[in-house]
Amino acid sequence: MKPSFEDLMHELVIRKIRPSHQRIKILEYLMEHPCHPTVDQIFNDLQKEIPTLSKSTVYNTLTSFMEAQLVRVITIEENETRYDIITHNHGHFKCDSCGAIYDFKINIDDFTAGELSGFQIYDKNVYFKGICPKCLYK
Amino acid sequence: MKPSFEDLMHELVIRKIRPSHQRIKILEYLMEHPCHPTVDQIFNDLQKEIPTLSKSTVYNTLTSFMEAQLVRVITIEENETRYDIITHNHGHFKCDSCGAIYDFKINIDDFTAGELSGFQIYDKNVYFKGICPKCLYK
DNA sequence: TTCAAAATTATAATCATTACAAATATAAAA
DNA sequence: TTTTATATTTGTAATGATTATAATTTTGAA
Ligand SMILES: [Mn+2]
Ligand SMILES: [Mn+2]
Ligand SMILES: [Zn+2]
Ligand SMILES: [Zn+2]
Repeated sequence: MKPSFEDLMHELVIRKIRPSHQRIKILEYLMEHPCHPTVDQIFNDLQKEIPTLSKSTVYNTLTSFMEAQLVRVITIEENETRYDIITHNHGHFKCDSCGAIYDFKINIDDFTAGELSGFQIYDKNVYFKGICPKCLYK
Repeated sequence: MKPSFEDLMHELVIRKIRPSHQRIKILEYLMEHPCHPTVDQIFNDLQKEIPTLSKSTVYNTLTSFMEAQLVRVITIEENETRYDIITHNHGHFKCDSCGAIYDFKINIDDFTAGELSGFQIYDKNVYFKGICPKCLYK
């Protein structure tokens, strides 16, 4: 469901990010589009609402959101960076045919390899590639 | 141990890749450097042996190796593509401090999420990020 | 209202990758 | 061996995503 303006404000304020108009709109966009959009998708869609929006602002905002751990970067494909508002651990499946990225639940914490006992781990990622059902049965 | 010239030739021939001088040298480099080198590392190091080598050839060769499933691409960081001659499934740990990428064993096949029952999966990737022991205790 | 700091914008710079055409090497045919 | 067609390599230009920079605008406190 659509997050309220106050929810968005609060989310930024508690992370010490000044809630400018652009930042609120970008956060709102990410929450309404948990489908892992690219910078271009965010920019093109929001430009309809904010005609003066600059792509620099989208980049700047996403960087500050990342530093505040408000979004995660997904780099499955080289030269196709995507952003995910869902920050808790989950896996991704990318369809090579339609390009869609699906979420799936996965217990990544069970995977703590013994070989990495001396390592400090603060980020775990899992992604699969293949063909999604929509593309398979079409 | 160093693969023989015949081993390298054979590896290419069985995959229907014509064993040119450059291709053999690039394959040899990948086998002797399983540390996930970048295009630049491969190019700079091999240029000492082959002064006429072109970066285009490195790109072309890596692409044909990928299509023949002789190497795997590793895209942990955006704008830092790395290549792995070890193609069987294993996990990667990238140290944010020194940049090194470590291999670790992981049973990725155990992770077949039920949500993905209708999906055709042909590639599974796991990578962690953090700080390696060398950097931690220094 | 004034003013300094922060954010946004437009533009240029950077850099990895890809595209392309010319030069070279390879291997089969004559 | 020489000829010839094809594949590969090379150098250079084009592309495209991201970053850097400086000017403009917005914000919020004094
Ligand atoms: Mn996701
Ligand atoms: Mn590896
Ligand atoms: Zn699909
Ligand atoms: Zn390290």
